[in-house]
Amino acid sequence: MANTKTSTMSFYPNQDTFLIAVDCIIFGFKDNKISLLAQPRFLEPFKNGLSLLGGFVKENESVEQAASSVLSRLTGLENIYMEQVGMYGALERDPGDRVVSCAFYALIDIESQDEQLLEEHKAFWINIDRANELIFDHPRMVADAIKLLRQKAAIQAVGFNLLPEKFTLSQLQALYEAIYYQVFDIRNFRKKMLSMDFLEKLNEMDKSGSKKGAYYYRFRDEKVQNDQYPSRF
Amino acid sequence: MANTKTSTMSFYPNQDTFLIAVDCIIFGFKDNKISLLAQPRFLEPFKNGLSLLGGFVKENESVEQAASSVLSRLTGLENIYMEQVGMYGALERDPGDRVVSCAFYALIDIESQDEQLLEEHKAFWINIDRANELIFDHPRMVADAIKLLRQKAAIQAVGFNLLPEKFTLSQLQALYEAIYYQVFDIRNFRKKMLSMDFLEKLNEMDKSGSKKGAYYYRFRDEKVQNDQYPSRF
DNA sequence: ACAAAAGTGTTAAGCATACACCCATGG
DNA sequence: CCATGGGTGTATGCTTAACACTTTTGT
Repeated sequence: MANTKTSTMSFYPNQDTFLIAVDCIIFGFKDNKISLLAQPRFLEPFKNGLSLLGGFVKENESVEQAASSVLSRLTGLENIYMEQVGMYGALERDPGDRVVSCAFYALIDIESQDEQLLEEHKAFWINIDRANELIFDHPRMVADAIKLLRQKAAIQAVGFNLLPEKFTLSQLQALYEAIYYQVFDIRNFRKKMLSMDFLEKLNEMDKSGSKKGAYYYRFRDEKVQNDQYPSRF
Repeated sequence: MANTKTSTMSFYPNQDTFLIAVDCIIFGFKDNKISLLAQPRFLEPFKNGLSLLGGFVKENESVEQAASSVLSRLTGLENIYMEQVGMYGALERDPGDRVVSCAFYALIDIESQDEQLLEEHKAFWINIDRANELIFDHPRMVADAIKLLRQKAAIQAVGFNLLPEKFTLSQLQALYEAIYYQVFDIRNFRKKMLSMDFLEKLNEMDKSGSKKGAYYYRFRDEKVQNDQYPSRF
């Protein structure tokens, strides 16, 4: 506990202070699988262990800013949808030192991100089923993030952040099947998706996936859904 | 920023450290309204302002422990259902000093709690519609907590934490109406509640609310619900 | 006898589910 | 011409939502 200091000249003297980290679960969608960015840890403890992308919060930035800057440093992307997963504050979560961490998840289009930057930071995509190889309590963070993502996807058009701007309904279905880890009936899926009016059909086809070709769709972002709860009584 | 120190002898040298607070949104149910515990703030800034119950995290406790100890110090209750609301880390959220706060909400039976202790700490119950009188970002924390509570109550038998061990269906309905801030049809409500088999009907009646008397019910705690998502396709 | 809360059932509409075949095209 | 993925409609059961009257009993 070497770096748990005590505050002095302050409104709140004689209180302990802590290192605060942010850890980012950066989801992408590739080969019909949900993946996330990981990185070999570059210092002890667990040097070279598989780690989420993170960093320490600095004095002059908010916790959210710290998370965004991790994300943009690693992917080159700005203004990405991020959501707080929660705070992880167990005593021994980091055997190196007492560190309290705040986890965020982000959804990015895997294609629009900067390969170069990833390589510079030795970061790479791993499949979510490898999340339990991560160090510290990172596996738990990922599990919590997936839970939130599923909840969110059930009521909001969240998945569009993970796809390129133009996508086919088959891609969209594959994405939802990856998120929920289950298969959906193609007719029911399309019916439901089209009945919510998120989607705009384009006059353009993707001929890469089939001979016949599939129409591209695009997300109407005017149609951002409000929060809602499942109906009850 | 007087107490933002820098770590020294550590695995993570030269990093900034922070004060970490916990703030507890302690919900109770009284007079058919959801209320929460508040307290006049006892130091500057905002001395005497209306504040959530909170405290600083200490070196030798987890963040969760810090929250539980705030709760038990103020109410005398142990082993109470608490859930993390989130971390609040904006730069200027506390004008006194840089403090990062983690909010939790708890549900307690207002009757089972220690009046004495509340008075000692000058804590008192306020109606949730007064939450916007709270200082700092506490109004936002309360709003976020209510949102979580609503989500939770839609899929889990969460409300029982707020009622005495024995309660009538009318009380239960009043509770749900307070949580969701809307009225439910009495027949539909009872039908649905009884169809989930949370409830055990007792052979005892409450004669205080009516001439006829109403049966008491009790929560079967074997029947704790698992997490689930709204159905989709 | 009446006021006040407790308790009870049915119907209609909407939503989720299950299910199978034709289409267009490149090779 | 055929293999591959794209695209479509209907019937059934379940859940929700809307709705009004009877029961009990203390005063």
